[in-house]
Amino acid sequence: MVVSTTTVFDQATHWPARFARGVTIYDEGEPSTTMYRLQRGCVRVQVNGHDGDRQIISFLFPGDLFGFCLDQRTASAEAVTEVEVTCYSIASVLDLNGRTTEVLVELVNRANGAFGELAHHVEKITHLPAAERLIWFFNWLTHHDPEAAATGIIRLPMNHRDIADYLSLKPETLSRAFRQLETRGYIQRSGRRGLALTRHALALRVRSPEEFHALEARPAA
Amino acid sequence: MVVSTTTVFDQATHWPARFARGVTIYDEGEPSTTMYRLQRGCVRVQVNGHDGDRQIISFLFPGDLFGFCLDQRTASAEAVTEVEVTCYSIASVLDLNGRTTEVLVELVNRANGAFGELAHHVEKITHLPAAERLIWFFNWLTHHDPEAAATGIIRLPMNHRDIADYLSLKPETLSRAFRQLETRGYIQRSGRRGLALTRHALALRVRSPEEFHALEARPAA
DNA sequence: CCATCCCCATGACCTGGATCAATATGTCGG
DNA sequence: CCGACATATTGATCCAGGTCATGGGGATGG
Repeated sequence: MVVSTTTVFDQATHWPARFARGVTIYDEGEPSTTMYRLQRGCVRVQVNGHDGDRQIISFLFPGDLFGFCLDQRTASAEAVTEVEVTCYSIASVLDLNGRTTEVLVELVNRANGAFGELAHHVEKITHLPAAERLIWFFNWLTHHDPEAAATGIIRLPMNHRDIADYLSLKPETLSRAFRQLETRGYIQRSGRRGLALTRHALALRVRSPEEFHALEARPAA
Repeated sequence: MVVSTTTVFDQATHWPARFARGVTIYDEGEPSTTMYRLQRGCVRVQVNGHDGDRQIISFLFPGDLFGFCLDQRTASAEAVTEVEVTCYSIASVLDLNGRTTEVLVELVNRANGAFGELAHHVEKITHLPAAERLIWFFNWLTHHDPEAAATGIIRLPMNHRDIADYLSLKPETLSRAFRQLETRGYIQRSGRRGLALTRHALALRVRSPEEFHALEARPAA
């Protein structure tokens, strides 16, 4: 997914804001009066179960627009890192003289895009084993981070618990999946938050799971 | 979710159509030129994995609007039963003299609504055990079917394989979950497609999983 | 700069759901 | 109405991932 360069929204009333690490930006069920563009940092969108359980729906990166419900929040958003955003008044976005249609079409497309991405996310986490979910996550991350795409080096902005809740795994299982990929030579880790995809893993990107399994059968040196 | 009574769309170019059981209405990736309102029957929206795997995202019932992407299909839609729909030209929907804003706001809301519902669907299927997923499905169905809501009797339009793919279970596991709920007195079955929620199960609707587990500990007679 | 606390790693074990296999039971076309 | 095929049920066994427990290491904030 490519970072948007659209500026239509900037014709609406807008102002900057910051959120500290871990802070809730909005909660499910709240009335929706503001939408956001992420300028710096990382945000998670999530659904909280009755018990403490949490499903992370999506991570957002600089350039991403979020919170564009018109009535009521359907999920929560929290700052993964310290975050800088631009806030847009939804009321004023819906009243952009002459360009309202353009803005609304953009919102329909973004909402449908988010739906489609989530649909595929579900398909993955319900059908892939732990290690493959993780590889899929790395590839997804790479598509959102130009630097990672260029260098193959990923700096994870979130902790393992967040990744686990995104992939619907427990932290222990995630940890073992990391180790597995490292042992097999798909990734190299540096510290807790840094990793590089090896050419091995890069090759996997465009491959089918059948081929992935074949590769598993003959692990790298 | 309540059946919509909005008629704004009917001012756009529209025509009726039918699809036989099992037929694909549209496929992921296709250009999006038409949207639909379901008049009769049941439709499934799904994502197909590379291998034969399938994740059903949502079932649609009479009154539901679907296929309102503006550019490209992000998922597939198939007829679960024989189906009657009204088709609307998307181009003409986007060109309703004077009411375009109204229509677009409606589409944004529906797209966000679908996103929110899917987000909660994911949270359920990743956190609940098989039997509770099934109860949750019954309750969801009930909310979409006024007759079921009134009588507590559900006529399932889809087969077990579809339900399994919706709840992310294998048919064998689903079958055991059915049996479990029947044995415990939460449901009574009549034939393969008919079932009634007992007062036991009705009570569960508004309950927390903690209470559900407590009830499991002392099963009904 | 240091102490504390969260976060991550790893081992041992358990379990819910998947898988494999064998029947039943509907359902639909003829 | 009947035969054949698809769809459900049920049992036996397996295994990926969850759970529980413990120890080590880095980030963080005072």
